[in-house]
Amino acid sequence: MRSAEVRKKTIYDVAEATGASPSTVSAVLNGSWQTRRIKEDTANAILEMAKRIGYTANLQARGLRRSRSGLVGMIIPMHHNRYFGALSHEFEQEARKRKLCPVIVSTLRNPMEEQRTVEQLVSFNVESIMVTGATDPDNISRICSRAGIRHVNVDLPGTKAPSVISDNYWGAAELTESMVRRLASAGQKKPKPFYFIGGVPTDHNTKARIAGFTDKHLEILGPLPPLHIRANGYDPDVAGGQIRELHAELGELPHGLFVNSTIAFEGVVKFLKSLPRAAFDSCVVGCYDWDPFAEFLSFPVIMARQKTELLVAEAFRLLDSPQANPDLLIEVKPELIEY
Amino acid sequence: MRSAEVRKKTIYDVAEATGASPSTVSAVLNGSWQTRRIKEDTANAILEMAKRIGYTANLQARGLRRSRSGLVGMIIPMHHNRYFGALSHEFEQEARKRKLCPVIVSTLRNPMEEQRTVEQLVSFNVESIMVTGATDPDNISRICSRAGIRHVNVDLPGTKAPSVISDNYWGAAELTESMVRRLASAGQKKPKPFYFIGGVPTDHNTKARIAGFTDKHLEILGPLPPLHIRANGYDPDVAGGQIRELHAELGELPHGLFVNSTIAFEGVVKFLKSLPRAAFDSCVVGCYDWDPFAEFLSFPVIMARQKTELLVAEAFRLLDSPQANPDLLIEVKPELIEY
DNA sequence: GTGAAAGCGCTAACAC
DNA sequence: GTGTTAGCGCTTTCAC
Repeated sequence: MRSAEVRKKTIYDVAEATGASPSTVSAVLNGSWQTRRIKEDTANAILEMAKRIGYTANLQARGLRRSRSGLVGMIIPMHHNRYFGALSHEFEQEARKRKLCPVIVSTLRNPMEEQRTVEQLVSFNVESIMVTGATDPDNISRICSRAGIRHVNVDLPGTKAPSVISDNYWGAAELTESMVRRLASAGQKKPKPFYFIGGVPTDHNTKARIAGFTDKHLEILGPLPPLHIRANGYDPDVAGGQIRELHAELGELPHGLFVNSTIAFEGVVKFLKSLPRAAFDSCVVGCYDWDPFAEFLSFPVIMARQKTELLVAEAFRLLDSPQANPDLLIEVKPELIEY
Repeated sequence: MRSAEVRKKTIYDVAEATGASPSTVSAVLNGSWQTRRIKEDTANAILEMAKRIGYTANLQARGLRRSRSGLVGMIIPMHHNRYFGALSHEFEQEARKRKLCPVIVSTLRNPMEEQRTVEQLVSFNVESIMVTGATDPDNISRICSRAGIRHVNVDLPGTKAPSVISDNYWGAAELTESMVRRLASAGQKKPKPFYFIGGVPTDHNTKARIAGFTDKHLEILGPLPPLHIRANGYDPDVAGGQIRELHAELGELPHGLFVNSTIAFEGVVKFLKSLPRAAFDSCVVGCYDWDPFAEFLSFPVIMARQKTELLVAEAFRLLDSPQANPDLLIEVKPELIEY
């Protein structure tokens, strides 16, 4: 690790070393050299010298001049989470395909941090921004719009920019249906009403999931009695307390337990894993969202996995297309994974 | 989402609008204005106007001028992994404290991608780079050094830049000891020799872990018979096959099973969870590395959790300090977590 | 086919 | 206390 005394080479260094002019060097070095019909010998000499003296482009200068940065930004709530990790991964792949450098920043669901971060990304002239799980998507849109920066919401929709989200209604209905089906194949043809745990009922996604769950339940199992929706937040401990309580109330597990989000599910699992395997003979557990740890549980679960590949692909499609309607809402169906 | 027609405001716009000069505006807007004893009125007027017309700094221009970018780079193998997610998280926190913008890029353990990415980070003039789990740390060092960019290796050491890694020897010994202790407290005072599964024996970390395991084993349980080290890679399925085989050989689980890495552990778990709880009465499982999913397993485990906070903090300390010896190797002790 | 020169938005001497 | 000016390294007309 030499200290920063080493001055980076510039096109002028290459120009001087080859005897060509800076503009020729520039043209050769950034590929824009078919337009300038440069002699192949000149080109080769420049390329070689650049390599020899260890030239690396200064992307800040290039960006300033061309007023584009080659950066593309993504805002996520946090890094240490399977779902957002998967989204980051996909984002990066798509960014790479476009020869852009991904800048993925987490804002910990902190509105101030969120705002500060967008402003920073804007200041770096990122070419576009993907906003996932923001607390205030429309505020972000406001900032981006002022700077003329294209952006999309992912996961959590906004009203001022096109959004790509999970098809929560469809997914919840599908998950519910498949829970019923599994119960039937286990011999339980006439199950008692299901329960829904986790999430906040005012939240856009939770609302849609409750609706999908409720409607499908009505359709195949009849109306849902009151108090069967217990969406009291995402906190694992709260969710854990909820299922413990429910188990005490009923003297057994319910026939169907729909858990909203893996976060809440973690709390639920802590209680469930203490139960004997037989407790699950007439209980099916479903979870909206997916985490690979489900594979290691001692009881079976059905999970709705959000297709992160598709979410991100659609989002990039919107960013690529010249005009995208702010009202546009694209819903991507999740897939069911049974363990 | 307005399209990019909106030209971003510059200090010249603010200067014109307030009647001040660009340099005054610049000084006010970047805080460097105590040195220039600017009148408070002028400053306020400028600040207000900047806000009113929606000025945002152009960090590319600033970076070019000051020849520093305000970016700090991190290279990780992948985003969708708990350990690297935790490292990213810590990295971001530390970057924020230093008012730097984190650029975290994954290279999927692909040497080409790794090289391309460092070069890109160098081109963006990042102030320093943290390299985690690189396939070829020294090649990265070479590139960074040519450009005079400070960097450290984390997790996997290199020889051309200071490194911060887990204290693998100590951690493995400690884990082994605590496995013996648990076995003792479960009534098994004279256990048969343990087994080691997972990892590649040529890999720096695996080597140190095997040494720690072997030495401690020798110390308290006597010498390790041949074939008790079965480090045949990180692949979960291979590791799963290994434990299945071992179980068949022995007719039961070994008294002690040391699994190297959560990746290999996943495969092991898939087999173990199929066993009745009683199978673990005289078997203790240890895993070097930690993943929260352990909490949800139906059998107990002891895990060695790498202290990501400390790893990253130490790494940043090295980056901050003016001269850091390339030979420096800082080892951070992991902590044991018992489930 | 190649070079000269202007300028992207900003900062930091250096004026006054 | 504030303005003028010269670049940072690059791209891109325009000239020859």
